[in-house]
Amino acid sequence: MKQEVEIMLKSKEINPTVNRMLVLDYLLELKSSISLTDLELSLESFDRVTLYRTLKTFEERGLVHKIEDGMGITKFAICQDSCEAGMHHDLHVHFYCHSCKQTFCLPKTQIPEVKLPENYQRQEMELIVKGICSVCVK
Amino acid sequence: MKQEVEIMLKSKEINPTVNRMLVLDYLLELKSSISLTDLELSLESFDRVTLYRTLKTFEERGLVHKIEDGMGITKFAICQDSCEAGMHHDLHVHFYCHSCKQTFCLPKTQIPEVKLPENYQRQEMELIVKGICSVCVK
DNA sequence: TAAACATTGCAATACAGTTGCATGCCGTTT
DNA sequence: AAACGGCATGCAACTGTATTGCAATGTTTA
Ligand SMILES: [Mn+2]
Ligand SMILES: [Mn+2]
Ligand SMILES: [Zn+2]
Ligand SMILES: [Zn+2]
Repeated sequence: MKQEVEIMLKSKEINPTVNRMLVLDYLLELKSSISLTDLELSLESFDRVTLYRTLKTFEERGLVHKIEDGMGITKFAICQDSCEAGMHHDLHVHFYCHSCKQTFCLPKTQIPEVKLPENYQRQEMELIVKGICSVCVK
Repeated sequence: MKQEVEIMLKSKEINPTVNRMLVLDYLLELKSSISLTDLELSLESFDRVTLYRTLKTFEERGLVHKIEDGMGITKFAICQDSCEAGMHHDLHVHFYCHSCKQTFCLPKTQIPEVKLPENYQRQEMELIVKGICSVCVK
């Protein structure tokens, strides 16, 4: 079990400390993304700043990606694709549920190409769809 | 000049105070959207809270729309379309410029339809494209 | 072992957003 | 005219999240 996360961290050139392994393990179990505050509530023994820096390191090394959930909250989720340090490739849609307030990665739903006005140079895109998720809809 | 903004406010059922007319006038001149903090810097004589409540009122009455700029900052821009109180219809793309940090409405660029996984119910969408704007690209 | 470096925790700060309350303004009622 | 009411405004205070500084601790290297 812990073997897996350790390998994962090393492959991203992240020093696999106990803390980092526990955080990564937690993120891997997670069905949706999570905010720093909620992570702090879930892993009570950790200091908030440690979690903050852990997530920051993970993001910089291409292990998790940051999600602006469209309601002003930043969330984090494990990268699905072949993201690298300093270069993320997650161009999938994110879904914010008004009912459970969770934000889901929809890795199979790509952001469609958009034709911009002249002289606008695209670098990244973020598409947030808001509504009711498949759990809450029932 | 002031005539126009007064009519505009009344048509949205907003009491046209001097403050509100000045704010609306400023927003109409603006080429892009603006954050509360930047608005405060531009209209120094106004209290921050007054501006906050003014923008909130404008948004509730369908005069401006809120934009999450994808970098954690909330911005505001005049509604282009036929927005109503409690019901906005701005489904256009927004563009964030990494160079000038401004966020532009692209009213002619609609958000394309997206097919969601089963049981996800869409209510709103937000598409942010990030890159270099047409002014900074030159 | 000693120096060098990395990780962590605690305190403090930065900053956007928001609320509470007192005051002032303006039109209406008595 | 005086009293009343509702709305608009300003100031202070508070919230919540993000971020930095620094000291303490742990780990690696020479
Ligand atoms: Mn994602
Ligand atoms: Mn817009
Ligand atoms: Zn839900
Ligand atoms: Zn620009």
